[in-house]
Amino acid sequence: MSTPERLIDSTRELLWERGYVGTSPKAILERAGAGQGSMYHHFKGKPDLALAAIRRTAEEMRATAEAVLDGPGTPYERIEAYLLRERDVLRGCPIGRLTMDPEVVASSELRAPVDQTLDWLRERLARIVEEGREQGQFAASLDGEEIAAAVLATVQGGYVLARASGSPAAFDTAVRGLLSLLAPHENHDRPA
Amino acid sequence: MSTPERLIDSTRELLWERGYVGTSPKAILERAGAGQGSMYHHFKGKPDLALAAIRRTAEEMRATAEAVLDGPGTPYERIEAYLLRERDVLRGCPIGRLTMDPEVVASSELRAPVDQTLDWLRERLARIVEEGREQGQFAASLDGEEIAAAVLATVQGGYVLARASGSPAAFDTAVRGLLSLLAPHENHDRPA
DNA sequence: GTCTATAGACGGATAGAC
DNA sequence: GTCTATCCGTCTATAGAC
Repeated sequence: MSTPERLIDSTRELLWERGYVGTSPKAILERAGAGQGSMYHHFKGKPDLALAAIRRTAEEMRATAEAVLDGPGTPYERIEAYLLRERDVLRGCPIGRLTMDPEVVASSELRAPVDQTLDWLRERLARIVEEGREQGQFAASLDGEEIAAAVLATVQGGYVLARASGSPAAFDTAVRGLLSLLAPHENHDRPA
Repeated sequence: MSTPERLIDSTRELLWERGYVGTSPKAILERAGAGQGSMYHHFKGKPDLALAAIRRTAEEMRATAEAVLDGPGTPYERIEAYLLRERDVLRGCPIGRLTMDPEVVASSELRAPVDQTLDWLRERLARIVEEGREQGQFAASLDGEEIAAAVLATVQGGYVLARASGSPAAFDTAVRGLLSLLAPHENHDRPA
């Protein structure tokens, strides 16, 4: 792998583990096995390298999610598959965790890929919910955007609960709770 | 206010804004208007001061939540009140954000108050859900612990979505979505 | 109790040799 | 392209005067 690639990879790992403020160029270089000169030759500095790393992570996450969301099954089943897909729960979300970083949030450049990724996910989920609503799988009273946001929030918040307790169990519990609320019943379209 | 109190307050603010790794003793001292000597006289060091600050924040959050959760209303209304209570959404959760901090998670001492606070909230919410289930306000098929975790996760994840987009709207959307799923219908106890 | 002085390591970046 | 040397400021903590 080329040196710039190794630098981006090391940065991605460290951003995931320690966030932007917690990651130093020195740590990146050590992990990548490169010297200072290499980094400043290929990148303008820490923010520039972080931007490349965040964009890469965002692309990858989007591709992973797309594979599940475009998969087979009813709308409910696809949302279920998204929620139950294997995750390294205790590591948290490599994109979501960046929203807790003051310097990422303060920089519109660094925040943009984070925002776009979560926004894309929300729209994608919202369309699936609408689809399920048209098919009568979900209650007509539900709103696609709202359910999509709740699904995404449950995932992001599930990571918080899991990391607080030091166990992935809390994530799974929250997801099961949401799924039990979302589960299709026989007569959603019954008149109130 | 005494010097130790001012130090704790400054630390609480900075932990909320920048997290543990992003907060330096120097910044704390500047905000508190104190010198190095004061801080190391009253506290053993940065971890010790942070622990005092986190404990204080945890206590306060618990008291705030308790006021809403022990308030009047049906179980659904109390959960609704908790979800809709006024929040400084873009600042995030002063307790939840600490779970994204590598040094907080790595220290069982610093993590303990975070874990305990979220755990307490979950149990408190779970009991309210169970209560609503017994009263027939919630479907018998729902699990108190699971719904409680989903409620908490929606809040924590709502902060993530809001901070990503730079607007509190996403938080509100997620909360509305969850409430629409949780809203009492007329016939939950109807046989499937 | 609070202050200043000092310490050694690290943060982020530049310069210039090879 | 990559390396080492160097820079100035900050990080966390200790020492010791007042």
